Amino acid sequence: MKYPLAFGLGETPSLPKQERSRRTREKLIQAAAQLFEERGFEKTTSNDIAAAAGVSIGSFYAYFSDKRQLLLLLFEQRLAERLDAVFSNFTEEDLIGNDLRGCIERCIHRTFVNKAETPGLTRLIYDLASKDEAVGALCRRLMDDSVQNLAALLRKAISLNLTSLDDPWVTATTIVYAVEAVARKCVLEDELPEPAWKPYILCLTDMTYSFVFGRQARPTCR
Amino acid sequence: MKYPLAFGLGETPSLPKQERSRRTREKLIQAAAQLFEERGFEKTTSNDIAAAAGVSIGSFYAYFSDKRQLLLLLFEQRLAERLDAVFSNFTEEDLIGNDLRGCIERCIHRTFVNKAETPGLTRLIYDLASKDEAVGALCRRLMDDSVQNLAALLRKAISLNLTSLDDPWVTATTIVYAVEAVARKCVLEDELPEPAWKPYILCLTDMTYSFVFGRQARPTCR
Amino acid sequence: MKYPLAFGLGETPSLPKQERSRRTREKLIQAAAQLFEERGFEKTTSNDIAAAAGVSIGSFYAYFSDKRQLLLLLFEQRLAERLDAVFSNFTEEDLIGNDLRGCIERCIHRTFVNKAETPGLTRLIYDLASKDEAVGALCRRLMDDSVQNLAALLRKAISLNLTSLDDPWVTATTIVYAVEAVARKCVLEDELPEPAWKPYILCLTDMTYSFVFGRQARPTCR
Amino acid sequence: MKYPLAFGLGETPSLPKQERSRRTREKLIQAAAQLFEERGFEKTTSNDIAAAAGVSIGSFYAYFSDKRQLLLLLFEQRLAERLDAVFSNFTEEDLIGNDLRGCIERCIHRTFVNKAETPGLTRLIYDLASKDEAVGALCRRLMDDSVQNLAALLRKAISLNLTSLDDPWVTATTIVYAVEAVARKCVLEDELPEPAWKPYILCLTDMTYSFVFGRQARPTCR
DNA sequence: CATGAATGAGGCTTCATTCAT
DNA sequence: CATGAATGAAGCCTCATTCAT
Repeated sequence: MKYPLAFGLGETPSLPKQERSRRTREKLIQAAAQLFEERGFEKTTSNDIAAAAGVSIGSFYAYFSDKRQLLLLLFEQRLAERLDAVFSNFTEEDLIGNDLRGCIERCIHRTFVNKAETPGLTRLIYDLASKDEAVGALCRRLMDDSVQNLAALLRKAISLNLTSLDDPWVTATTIVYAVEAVARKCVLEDELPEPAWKPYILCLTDMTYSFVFGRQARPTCR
Repeated sequence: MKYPLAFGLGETPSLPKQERSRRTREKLIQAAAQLFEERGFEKTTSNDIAAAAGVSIGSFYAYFSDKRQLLLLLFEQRLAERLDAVFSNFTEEDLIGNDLRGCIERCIHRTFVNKAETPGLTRLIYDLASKDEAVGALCRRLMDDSVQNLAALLRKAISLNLTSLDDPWVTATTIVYAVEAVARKCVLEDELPEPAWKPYILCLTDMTYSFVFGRQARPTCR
Repeated sequence: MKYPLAFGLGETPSLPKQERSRRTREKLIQAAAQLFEERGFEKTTSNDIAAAAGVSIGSFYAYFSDKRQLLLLLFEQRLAERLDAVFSNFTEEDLIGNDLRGCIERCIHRTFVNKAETPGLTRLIYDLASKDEAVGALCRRLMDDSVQNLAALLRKAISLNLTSLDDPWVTATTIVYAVEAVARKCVLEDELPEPAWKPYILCLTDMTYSFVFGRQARPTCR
Repeated sequence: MKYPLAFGLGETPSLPKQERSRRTREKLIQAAAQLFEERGFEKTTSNDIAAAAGVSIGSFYAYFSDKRQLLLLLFEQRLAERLDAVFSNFTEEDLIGNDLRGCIERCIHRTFVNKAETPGLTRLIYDLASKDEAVGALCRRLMDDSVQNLAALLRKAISLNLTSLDDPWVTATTIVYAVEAVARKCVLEDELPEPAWKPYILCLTDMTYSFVFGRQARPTCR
């Protein structure tokens, strides 16, 4: 890029100097993610991370102010992937569609999958939430987003006369936390394989569906 | 109190050895409980505990093999108080009584109160569950007991034809974890005062009741 | 020696437990003093001090919060010995005695001796005065005491009509700093042996004497 | 400026190599001077210097073997400016002129001004003099030059029968160190503004004048 | 020449644990 | 039993210096 004719012909459009640096940083982040997952935060030392990344401890401190900052970075990176949590891909059209129950089920299933994809890091987040204020804030934001999302849907459902809940926020909170808790237990704690999630997902789906939509739908006996 | 006749008369010449020793031990346990609650496990040093208990660090190691063992001991002590968790005081008579809903509500309320009584220690348990195998086992046992308890009740309800659940274990798990999660959020995370628990408790009660017993109420429609 | 007869009658009123501890502390202080003198502050590590004292690094931090605090302690200890600096043993009687010049000379000589007794530590103090605020304050206090002392004497001399200075404080400052500077050069910088101090001490004496008392003595033209 | 004909015409095609290099070097020296003054030697890192100079750390080591060498270089540069210290601009004509006292006063004043011009660097020199052999040597050389200078003047004064000192070297040493010490105190330590120097300068002038030339002046009783 | 990423020795400090009294 | 001084492994972090580009 700097010497397009004399040197740059062909490949390597990437920055020459910064490239090595970027890779070192990346190696550190990867190593940290793995070690944090394997051993937890406290039991991973900055020296461990540097060693696992195959770089010197000096490089570690060139890129991150300390272990905790790297951890936060990691969270922020993964946050985006997880922000579509629980009921985020549940649209208003789904509410009036004819596969409401299926939609709910898929949303719940998605929550299980989310956890299964990065089990170590997810565990880590929960562990640290109570210790580190910043991590706690991230977690709460994540959950709040989910609750807010679902509450908005419930409000819509109310206005569409699909249900007669009186407190959509409390209901949303209850559902989101229930789904989260069961997903955590199945995936992170018991480490059940995906097929074994089924009954739990169905149970949560039933409970949610009957609780939210059972009220209105039933007078006519369907 | 333990030796009312043999020792309790007079002025306890120089404190029976075993009595003094028991007290030292107790002081250490109390101090540890408080410090663990306040600062968490990792940030409490064994020297801190001894100092807070007003005894020497040497005594600490005379009574406990290490910090972790003391922690486990603490848990076991508190475990008993908490073993009546969630639905443990829900009897079979309640099932056929005419205040089923009120009984459920009281059980859920009890879970909230349980957490509010020792918030620090409860937080601690959750924090350590994923780090320390033994703590994790204790936690799981606690939850399992609750689930088992409720599952037994559900089975009973099925046999009494009060509900038509097909998987009492999964249902019990879902309910217990849902109640736990919401209680944790309200009490430990948001630190809501008791009156503010109400809507959440009602929501959980409704959800549980409608999910479990709502099926039976509808005989005429099916 | 520790338990001479039964237990404490006779000698050794000193604390038994604290004794070992006091010795460790003392060993550390001694070792630090020597190392600081030999290598200076920055080039002495806390590990060096512990090693030189023959104790573990842990003990170092049991007694001192860090290297700097130990240094300050050292200064405060030595401060007392040095507070009788420059003109402190110059009494008002000396002013009207018939060996005024001899008294001045002895005071100046004392300043040289003072520095020769703990050359390393004295050097250290000067080195650190500009780096460390607390050390600087100590140094300034030391000098100020000397100046104040001499200024008081000069004021007395004025009131006795022995001299006609108009600014005793400035004069005192000048004399004290002049004596200090020359003493420092001879003793600490050039490391002259005591006999070689003589001409410098005489020169300072002459200068001081003629400057302060030369004015009044001269009306008669000698 | 150095190659006005050979290079100065035209637009400096791409900056003559040696010129660019000279500038890089100069930037480093300037940055170092400033940082050393501000923070002291130990607290200034080589990376800080390079950063402040706006060049890479690699360049730093291309021009200087290490931090210490750069410091020495700095001293040597500033040495020249300061070599006219204390009595260097005191000529033999002044000795026989009719403003001898005024000349002395101006010389002393010059010493104060010298320090006030580069307070940070001057402090630095004193700080390092005892740590670094080379810096110490530079300092001593500086002082020796002043002493030698003054001693030569005093010898001249003796030969002109203006005074009757018996040891011009010791006298010169005493005067030079006295002036230095008071100047240091006023300017570097107390950071007095220039007007406040006056009484000290007058006191030093008086003391010097009366000590050196008071002897000769007295036959006539003034 | 300039760059700046990488290095790693070495300093600082904590704290679980031991052991002589 | 109680004491608390002593221990030292182990973590954290800095910064002078090198070297490949």
